[in-house]
Amino acid sequence: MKIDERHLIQLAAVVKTGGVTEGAALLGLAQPAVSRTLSMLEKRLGEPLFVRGRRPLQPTTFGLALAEHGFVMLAASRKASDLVESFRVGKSGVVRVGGTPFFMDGLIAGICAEFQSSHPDVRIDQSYGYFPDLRAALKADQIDLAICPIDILDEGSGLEFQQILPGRNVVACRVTHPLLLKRRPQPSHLLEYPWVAPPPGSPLLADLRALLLSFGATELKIRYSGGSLMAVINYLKTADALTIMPHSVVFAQRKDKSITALPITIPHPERALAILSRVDAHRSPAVDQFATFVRSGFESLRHLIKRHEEAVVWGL
Amino acid sequence: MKIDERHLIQLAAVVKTGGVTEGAALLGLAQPAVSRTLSMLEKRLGEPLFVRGRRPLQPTTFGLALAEHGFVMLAASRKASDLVESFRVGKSGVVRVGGTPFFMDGLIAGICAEFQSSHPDVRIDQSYGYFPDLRAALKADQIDLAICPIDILDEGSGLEFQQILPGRNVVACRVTHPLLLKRRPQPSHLLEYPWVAPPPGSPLLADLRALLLSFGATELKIRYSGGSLMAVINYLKTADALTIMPHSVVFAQRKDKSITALPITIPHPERALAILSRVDAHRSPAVDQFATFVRSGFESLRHLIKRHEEAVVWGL
DNA sequence: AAGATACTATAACGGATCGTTATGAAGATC
DNA sequence: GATCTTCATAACGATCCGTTATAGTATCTT
Repeated sequence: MKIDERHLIQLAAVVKTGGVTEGAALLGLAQPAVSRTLSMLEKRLGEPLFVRGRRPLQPTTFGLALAEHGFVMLAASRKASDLVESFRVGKSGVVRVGGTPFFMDGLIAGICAEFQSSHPDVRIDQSYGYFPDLRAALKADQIDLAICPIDILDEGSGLEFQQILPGRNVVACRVTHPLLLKRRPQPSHLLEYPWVAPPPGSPLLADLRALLLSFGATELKIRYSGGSLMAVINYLKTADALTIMPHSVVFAQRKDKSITALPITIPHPERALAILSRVDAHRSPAVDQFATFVRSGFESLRHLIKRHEEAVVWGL
Repeated sequence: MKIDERHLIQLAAVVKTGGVTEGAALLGLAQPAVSRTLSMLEKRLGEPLFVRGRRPLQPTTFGLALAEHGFVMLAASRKASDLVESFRVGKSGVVRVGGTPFFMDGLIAGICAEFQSSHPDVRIDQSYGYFPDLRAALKADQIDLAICPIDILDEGSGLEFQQILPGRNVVACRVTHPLLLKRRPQPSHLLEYPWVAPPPGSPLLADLRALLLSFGATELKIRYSGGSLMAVINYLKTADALTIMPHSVVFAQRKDKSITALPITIPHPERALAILSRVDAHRSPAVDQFATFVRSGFESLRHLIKRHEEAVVWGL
C-alpha cells in the first residue's frame, strides 16, 4: 500500500516532538491538519500508530517503524531545501568559465581560489580557448562565461561584453635582463634578443608580429613557442629572451620577482579584456556571483596598477 | 525554499528512467502530471533541471543534485510501503504473549520458534503470569494474547476464550522411577515418594494439593518447589520424586526420554488450556497469524497425543 | 531530406485533499 | 475536583493534483 510521503513526514514530526501540536508547529502547520492525517492513517492502515491517551504521545512499534522512514524523508527534504536555498543565493552550483590561457593561468585561477574561499560549494569548470572558440562555446551553452581579450571590431551578436581591463601589452623579460640597465631602451634594441612567442592563435601572437615588424624586423626571430604561461615564464627566467604579454599578467607576477616589464611603450592594440556571456542565456546565481567577483577583482587590480605606476616612476 | 516531497520524487523518477513518460510510468502516473510538475519546479526554482531537447533527458547538475534527495525519498517511500504491506499480512509486527511458566517453557517457546521460521520479522515479546495477572495484563493492553489454563468458572468478562487443549494432568517422574515397574501402581504408593511442587500461584499447585489430600495424605510432603519447568525436570531426572504436570507438557518432553507420566489416572480438573484475548481489542494481523498458528499447533498436538495413546497401550 | 514516430508541453476540467478556523472532548496538573 | 493544555471533529475554501485531449518538437528511418 502506497502512503503519501507527506503523511509519513507528519508522522515523523509528531513522533520526534512527542505531540501533535508540537509536530504541527515543527512543520509550520496547524494542529488539526496533522491530527486528521494521523486519524486517517490509522484508519487506512487499520492499525494504531500511537497508544491512545498518553502524554507525551507514545508511538506504537508499528508507528515508530513507519516514522523511521519518515525521518529519512524529513532529513532529505531539509537537505533539498538547503540545497535550493544555497543555490538561489549563488552559494552552490557550477560555473563553467572559458578563457585565454595566459589570463586563466596568470590571473583567473587565483581569483577562482579567492572566490571559493567564500563560496566553497561552487564548482568551477575551467576551459581554455580563444575568442572564436569561446564565442562558439558560449552559443552552444558549453560555458557560462568567457574571459578573453576582444577586438573592438569583433563580431559578438547575442553576446554581452563587460570590459574589465584595458588591453595593454608590455614586453616582458627576466628581472636580470641587460636591457633593464639601459636608461631608455630603444625599440631597435629589442631586435637583438631572441623572442618567445605566445601560443599560436592568441591575439598576442598577432600583436607580437605587428610589433616586431613595426620595429623594422624583416622576419620573426622566434626561439620558443607553444608554451603555456608557466613554460614561458620559466623560459624567460633562464634566458635573456623577450616576449609580449598583457600588462596585467606581468603585473600579477610581480611578487615572484622573476619577470618584469621593459620600460618601453609599445603600441597598444584596440582590444580590451572582457567577460563575455550570452545575452539570452539563463545565468545561475553562482555564475552571477562569480562574474561580479571577477569584475570587482579586476577593478581592484586596476587601482592597484594605477597606484603602482604612480609610486614607482614607470621606466626607471 | 520548501519543496513538495512528491515533486522531488517525481524528479527522481524522471532522472532515474531518463524520460518523463517512463518516469511517470514508474510512479503509476500519467505523463502530463509529471511534465507539469517539472515545468512548475523549473519556474519556481528559476533554474533548469534538464537540458532541453535531449533524449534521453539529461539532468542539469542542479537537477541531479536535487534528484539525489528524491532518490532517498523514493527509497524510503518504497520501504515504508513494504513495511505496511508485510504488516498487513501479518509478516511483521510484534506479538506480546503471556502465559503460565510450564506451558510457555515446555510448549509455546518451541511453537514461537516454528512460527518465526515462516514469519521472521514478527517479534515475540513473551511474559509469564497466571490467570489473574494475565487477565489484568490483557485488559491493560500490556499483552495481546494469554495462553493459560482456565477454570470453567473463571470470570473473564470482556475476554475471548479459545480452548485449545483439555486440561488433563498427569503425575510425572523420571523414566527410571521404580513405580513404573509396577503393573498397576496404586494411589497410595504415590505418597511414599517425595513431591516436587509446581510454582506457587499456579493452578497445578492447587491440583497437587487436592490430589494428595484425596489420596489420604494428611500433609504435603513437598521436597522442592519454586523451580521453573527446566528446574523441575532436572530435579526429577536426579531423584525418584514425583510431581504433577499437564499431560501435554510431559508429552512434549517425550523425545528427551528423561521424564514420563505414571500410568495412573488422576481426577482431571474442570480446566482447559485456552488462548485468551480481549474481545474489544484491536488485534494486529501478526497477532492473528500467531494465534491461529498456536491453535493449529495444538490441534496437531492433540491428534499426536491421541495416536500415541492408541499406539502404546497407556499404562504399560 | 522529408515523412513517420515517439516523446514532451499545454490546455481544460473534475475532484480529492489539504490547510484553515471554530469548537467540543479528554487528559494532565495542581 | 477544577483548571489548563492538548487532541479530535466539523465545516469550508482553495489549491493543486491527476486525468484526457491535443499540439509541438526532436529523433529516426528510408
